[in-house]
Amino acid sequence: MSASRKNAITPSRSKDYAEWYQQVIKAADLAELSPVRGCMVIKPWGYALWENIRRVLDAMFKETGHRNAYFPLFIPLGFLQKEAEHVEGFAKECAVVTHHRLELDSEGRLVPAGPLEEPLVVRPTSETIIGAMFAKWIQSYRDLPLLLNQWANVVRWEMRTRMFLRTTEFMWQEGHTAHASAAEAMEEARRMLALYAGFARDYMAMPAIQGEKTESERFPGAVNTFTIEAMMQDRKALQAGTSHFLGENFARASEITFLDQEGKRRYAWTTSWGVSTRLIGAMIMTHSDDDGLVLPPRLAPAHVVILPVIHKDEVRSQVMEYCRQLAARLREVRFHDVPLEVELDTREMRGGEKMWSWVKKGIPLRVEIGPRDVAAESVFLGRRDRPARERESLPLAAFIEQVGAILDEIQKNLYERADAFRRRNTREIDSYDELREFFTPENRQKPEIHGGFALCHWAGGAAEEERLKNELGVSIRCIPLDDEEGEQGTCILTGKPSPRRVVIAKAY
RNA sequence: CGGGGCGUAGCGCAGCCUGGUAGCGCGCUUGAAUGGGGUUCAAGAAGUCGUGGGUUCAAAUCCCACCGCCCCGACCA
Repeated sequence: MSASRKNAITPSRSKDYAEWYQQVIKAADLAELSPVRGCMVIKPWGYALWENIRRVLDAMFKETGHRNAYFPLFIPLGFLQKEAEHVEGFAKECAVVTHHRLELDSEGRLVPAGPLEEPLVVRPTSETIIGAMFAKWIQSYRDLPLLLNQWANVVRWEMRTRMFLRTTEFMWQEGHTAHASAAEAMEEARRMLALYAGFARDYMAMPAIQGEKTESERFPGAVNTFTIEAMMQDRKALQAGTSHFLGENFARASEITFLDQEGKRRYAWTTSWGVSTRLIGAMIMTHSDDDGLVLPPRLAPAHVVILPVIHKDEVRSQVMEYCRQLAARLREVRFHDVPLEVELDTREMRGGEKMWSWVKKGIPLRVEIGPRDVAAESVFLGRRDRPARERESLPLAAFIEQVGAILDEIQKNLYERADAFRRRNTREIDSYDELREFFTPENRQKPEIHGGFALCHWAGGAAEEERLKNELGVSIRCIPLDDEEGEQGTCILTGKPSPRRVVIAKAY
């Protein structure tokens, strides 16, 4: 194989997708596994992504009337018990604090001491503790709606973890709201779902289907669970965000009541909704290629890297000065109201290695500056949405003028590429045989990338869903919201009439 | 929690079966060549061989116990 055809990431996506994913994270220096089981360390390049996600979403939440607050990490064990389904859903994955002190034993080892009267659970989610506070704060219909959000870390003791997609501890935001009517709460749940879908589309350049979960996939304790489902490049579905209409369930559990205009005591209607650091995993698996991470410009920690090309000491100061000026001028450019983030990479290392390190980090634009560019007042530009070796010379002034437009074009290209991929791998399927064929790899020992989203008529229940899972390893990802009118059809499993199609896929 | 595997330099591994001076690749440090690309050469630093016990003149190697991690199943943002 010639050097010019070498890719930066081994193995390739098609060779071993799961391993490719790990290698992309490593090569981009986003995160690494920590000494703590199932927990990762998010490194600066990865954390900056989260900070950008957070900055944008936080502004969107505030625009829709929400305020931030912070609730405790610890939840009294008894709180979790208040909502029956909630307990059942989370009990198996709770980290429990049972002691509040360490002592040295006779052999000099630290051992827990000072048992707690009531153990504390490290929050897997905060409905119960927030509900307890809502109960105090809400007395009158005038206190409603109460629209809060919390940025926090939570812990779920999962069996198997994967960086960003499922870690024992993860960061997220959880919105919690209380309303005077069911309709208003439902509207809130749907509004926040749409907000997530818009964020995925406009910032992550990731198409996502808005839909509702079936009963068996519902959040424990919710009346309705809504989801945005995105297709990864291995054609599996990833739940990228959720929004729940909780009905009166948590209000009853936590005694969140208010007096309405007629002076009648009523339970509040609550919602909760969240996205997590999983979004970073979603972004990686939506856009990255066999040369590593590809970042959508609107969330990239840096937009442009300037790579000085210096191979003679005589040109050093001249090239560096040109680079510094270029950096300064670029930093004055605003990209969607945010100043351009510009890196000037002055590390003493070989140019090729340096360039590839930025390709692997997914930075949208690379600008190489050598004596030739200085002389010609130009820049040598590489874009991450094009092959790494494909670069073009551009007059300096034109580049500065167009840089925002170029970034927008990259953003658009990434979205369109992802959307085309999703369409290409989405199929309407009307027989169980075809569904089986769709989800059966040719090589059973080492399955190749196959399947995708199957749109099928469905009128089954939990038992039929169980059958799908057992026989084909797939599940109903959601009942899409966007084609409410739908077309009448026949359920693929039961043969019963069905008012609309559902999305069936393998899932993370 | 059931089944399998692995712990040896920062990372990835060989050595163990058949006990006898601690090895390789990458990375790191230094020097040189190269210079619009992931390069090459040379020199160097770095290891209580997971922990504890046993067998032995001698243990990374054989035996026992423990600890940790990874993979495969049931659970999940």
